[in-house]
Amino acid sequence: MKDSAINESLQQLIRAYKRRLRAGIQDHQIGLPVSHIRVLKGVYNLPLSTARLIAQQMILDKAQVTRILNELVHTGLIEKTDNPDDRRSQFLTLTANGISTLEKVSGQEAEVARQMARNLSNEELENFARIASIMVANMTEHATPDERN
Amino acid sequence: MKDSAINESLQQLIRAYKRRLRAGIQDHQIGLPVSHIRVLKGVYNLPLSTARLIAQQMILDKAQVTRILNELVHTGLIEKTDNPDDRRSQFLTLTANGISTLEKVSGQEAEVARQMARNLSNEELENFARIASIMVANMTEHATPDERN
DNA sequence: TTAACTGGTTGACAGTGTCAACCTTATTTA
DNA sequence: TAAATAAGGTTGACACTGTCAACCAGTTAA
Repeated sequence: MKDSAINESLQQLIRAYKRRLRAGIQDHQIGLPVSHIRVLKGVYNLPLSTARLIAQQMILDKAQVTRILNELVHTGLIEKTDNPDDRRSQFLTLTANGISTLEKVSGQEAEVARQMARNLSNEELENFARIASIMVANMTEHATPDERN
Repeated sequence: MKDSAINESLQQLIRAYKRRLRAGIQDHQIGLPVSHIRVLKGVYNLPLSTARLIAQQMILDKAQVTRILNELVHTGLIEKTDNPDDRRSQFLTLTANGISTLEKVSGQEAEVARQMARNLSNEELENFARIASIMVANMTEHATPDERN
């Protein structure tokens, strides 16, 4: 397979996907940018998460995470509680509001997934996800361990 | 396959890929942002291209294309020549400099592709590209035809 | 010849990614 | 234990990307 072809496919896919995702978010009146949603999911998935864990897990810049978290607190979707073991950091938890927002988000992402999956068998989708994760691993492998996260 | 899983895979892949691409561009001293490179490729691929065609082909906002093209002209990578049939638009062509830049870019993208393709068979890569293009089609299908391009 | 349309330009703004400097608290080590 | 170092988080700054709306000049249709 020609090297450039995979780049092309991927770039097209990226653009189409991002476009679709944003449109869906708008349709569903979820008033949050994608990155905020990602962080919200991070908080949900990591029990007793701290900003550092989120940043590390999602490979996001810690500066970005700080800002997003603060906005999420401000919007009332998450809460910070003291971490007794380390006064520099705080634990993050979803508020009821945050949970219900996340439910809306899941619904919308599922829609995107369904649309994206049309004409594709389950096997193909699994294959796709598997290959994608190998690619991610390939690209992450030699990345310099990012101190900023 | 769970709907959310495909979203997750994709989002991870997107971030890893973009990261890798940018790093490569820096390593190779190609002093251009990704979008400029994409447009440069567009000019190369579309003979007698105009800004409109580029925007349409790559599904880019025409405002964005205008700006990128002007910078590329300014940097001496492309040239505009009059379109005798329509004085509003101009034909775009690569300069020698533009061509050599594009060659560097191809080299770098090929590197990314090779790294990304490690541990994957040719068949898997083709499968991936095929599935990706189906997904793109699925998502593009019902997009409102964007008048801005 | 108006009226409507089209190619391109410009201004404005939200969102994303990244770096560096910094403050405070924790940990190491001399 | 006091000083040095490291870690979690915050802030400021800036480049890049995507999108919308208003606009100008040239083209096409009524």
